[in-house]
Amino acid sequence: MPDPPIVRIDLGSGAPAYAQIVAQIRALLVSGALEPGTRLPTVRQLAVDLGVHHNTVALAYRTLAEEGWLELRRGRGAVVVAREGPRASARAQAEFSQHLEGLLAKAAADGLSSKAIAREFRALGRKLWKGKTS
Amino acid sequence: MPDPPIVRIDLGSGAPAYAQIVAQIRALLVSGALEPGTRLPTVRQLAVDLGVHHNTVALAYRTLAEEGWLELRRGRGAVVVAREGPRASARAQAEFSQHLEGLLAKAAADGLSSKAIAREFRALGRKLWKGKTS
DNA sequence: GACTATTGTACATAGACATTGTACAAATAA
DNA sequence: TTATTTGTACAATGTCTATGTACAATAGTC
Repeated sequence: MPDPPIVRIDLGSGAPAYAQIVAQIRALLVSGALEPGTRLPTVRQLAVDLGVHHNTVALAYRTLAEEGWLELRRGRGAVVVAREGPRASARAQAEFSQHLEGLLAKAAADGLSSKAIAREFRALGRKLWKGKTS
Repeated sequence: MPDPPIVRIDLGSGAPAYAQIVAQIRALLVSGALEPGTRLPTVRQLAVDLGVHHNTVALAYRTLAEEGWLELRRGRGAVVVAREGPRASARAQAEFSQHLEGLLAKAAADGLSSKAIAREFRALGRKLWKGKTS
């Protein structure tokens, strides 16, 4: 049977489709599930899998390429490349804090307990930093 | 001297102004910094403080009112009301997990260490659940 | 009670953003 | 060379954001 798509987006979730694709693939890259050398599905293939236009996938790939995760070439496809991450900027730190506070407050407002939230945080930490310490 | 505005938004941060206002006031509500009975600034007053149109603030207030945090009435203003939070839905849980994973991956990609991320998480937890256990 | 000021709301407009349709350019395969 | 595959460019369309302006409801003043 065909492989399942590497990402699964939720149209009608409010978030733009291309942003969902970026976020999910970035998570796979950070966790190491996608290693340098790996070839991603073509923009058309993934577009069909997700039910969106191939230009939408292309925009997502381009965003990741600008972050240094991918190399894109016509006729070849999208390949994961080795990447030296930037050093944490004050700007990045501040944005993270801002967004995290908003997200936690939203979760609490939606009825999630602080315990459930902490549990999810730990679970995702294990998923994203499998073994790594930094 | 005049009170500082209760929120501070960052135009040109990508995030819509009204969403930033919603997120920040929601955080104040969740933490208990804004208690039932408290009167918020008028839409026009806050709009001037933030440098946006009053309809933008009005949209933010309406969003919070629909979540049950505020009561809005013409001529009177916006008042914080007691609110029974909903029970956590599977949908809310899934959305939180999704968004948190994206946010953590983005932070890691921007160079933040897992330690710095965990530290920020704990700090915000203390801020939002001052004493409360649930 | 009449009048004015205050405050949230409704709605049309302008601009930015997201997605798509279509055509093109570069690399590969036959 | 020729056909196919794959990413890219660009215009068109629809939706979302922010604003300008006018209106409706409440409070305050005399």
